[in-house]
Amino acid sequence: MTTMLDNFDDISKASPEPIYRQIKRSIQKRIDSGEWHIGYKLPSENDLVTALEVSRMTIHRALRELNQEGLIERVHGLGSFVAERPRHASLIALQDIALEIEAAGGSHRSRVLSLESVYASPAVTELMQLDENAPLFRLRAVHYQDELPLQLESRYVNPEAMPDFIRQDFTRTTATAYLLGQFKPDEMEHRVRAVLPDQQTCELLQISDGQPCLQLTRRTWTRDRVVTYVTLTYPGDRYELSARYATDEYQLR
Amino acid sequence: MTTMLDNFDDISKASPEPIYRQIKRSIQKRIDSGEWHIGYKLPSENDLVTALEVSRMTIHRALRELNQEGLIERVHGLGSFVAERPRHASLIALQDIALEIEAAGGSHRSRVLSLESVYASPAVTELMQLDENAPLFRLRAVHYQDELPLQLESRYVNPEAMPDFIRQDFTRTTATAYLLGQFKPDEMEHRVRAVLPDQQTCELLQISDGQPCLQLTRRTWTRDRVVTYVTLTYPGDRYELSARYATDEYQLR
DNA sequence: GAGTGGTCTAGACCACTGA
DNA sequence: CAGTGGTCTAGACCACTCA
Repeated sequence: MTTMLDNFDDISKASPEPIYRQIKRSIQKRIDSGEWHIGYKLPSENDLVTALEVSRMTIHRALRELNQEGLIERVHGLGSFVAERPRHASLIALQDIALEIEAAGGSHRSRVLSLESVYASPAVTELMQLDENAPLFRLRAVHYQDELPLQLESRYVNPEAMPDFIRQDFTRTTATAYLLGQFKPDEMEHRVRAVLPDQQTCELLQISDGQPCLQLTRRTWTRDRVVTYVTLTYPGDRYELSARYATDEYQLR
Repeated sequence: MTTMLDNFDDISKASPEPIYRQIKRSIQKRIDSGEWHIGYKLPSENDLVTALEVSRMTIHRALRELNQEGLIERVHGLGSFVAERPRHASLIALQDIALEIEAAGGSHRSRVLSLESVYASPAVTELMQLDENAPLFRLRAVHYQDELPLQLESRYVNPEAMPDFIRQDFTRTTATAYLLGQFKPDEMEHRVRAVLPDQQTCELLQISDGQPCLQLTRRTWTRDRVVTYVTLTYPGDRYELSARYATDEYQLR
């Protein structure tokens, strides 16, 4: 057992990051890497108290939050276990389409339609809380799952926040992956609608006539500034959003 | 100040309900009732410690969770304040369509199309994890906002869990409101799709030809049993799901 | 019964805000 | 500066699960 526990050497009481959060990251890393597989029984709170030399309240908070986030399941009197799968799915989480497709066993490919500098239209100005005619980067791309179009991405990016965005090769990485590596979102807004695609969208997504699309628009803020505003359009018959979660984590009002 | 604080008489250390949760409910009640309006500065943690005679960790946990749930905003060094509006909107929360419409300033009316006992079809049997041909209650209703149809509700209910469901008058209350009063959901699954409505749905929702619908299906569990399975269909041009939230509450994977 | 997590206490130190 | 929330400790009691 100690072989498992004595490699918690990445936790430092001197670090400015709270201990409970370091513990969370450390455990999450083990789960993500597969070192702790699904169903694996975590060390008990008391084991961790002695191994990490922190108080039980600190351990407890880390585990409680990991439980809320769906990474582990806890059973009173039994122990804590690595959860089947994260319970918060794409309805909530910001996720990279490439990872999503690959997690489902498919292969992902991006086709970049355009990547350019533009000036904000009045509508986009309003949505991104910018000045009139502010410069913007715009990316349009189609994402394929096994060579079948799954998502049309139309993205605006604030060049003041992300000056290097326009120099990236988005056939090699996705915009989501690039942006997540560059900044930490403070706040997000999601909107989901059902729409009829225009003719160009139909062609790009290879949609048969009259089929509806699921359209997700997202605005992402960092430090009170809209960094990116993206519209993701999915063929209605090939995609759905879903989420499953324990309800005690949420208010039911 | 004490006039505000000494009416926390609904909190009992003898109750089986954890104190921090009693405190949450008590504060939430004040916010819901408007007694503590938007922007109102809550008593400080130390004030609450002396008023309620509990430890600060307990107060802190209650306030921290209310903050996570978006009911209050906390500013380090300043205090806690009633939030503008709950940050988790309908993408996550289970909410009553009647309350949703009234919150938006509209008036709500339900038209019950049918409320009957049926036997589960193979598809529903599977989704509700029941035996073949198990008896079920089925409700079909249209919900109007200001006399314009906004939602078509098609709901199955497990009669073993909710035997009185079929005797309710769903023109006076909604099924969501009734069910939430009867049980506490343990787990929920949401799926959101874009669909083309069939002809009957078009007529019921007064949708013009070819317009898509947003369709949300939800399964709700209590004690490992599916209590209700509902399909909610919205006209695509009249409804969208949205949510806005601070991202540090979520994993971004 | 031994082991587990859920809650709670009464202190403590710190970083942050505003005056 | 006094007030605030963020974190942490070292104990404690309890309810739950499984043997």
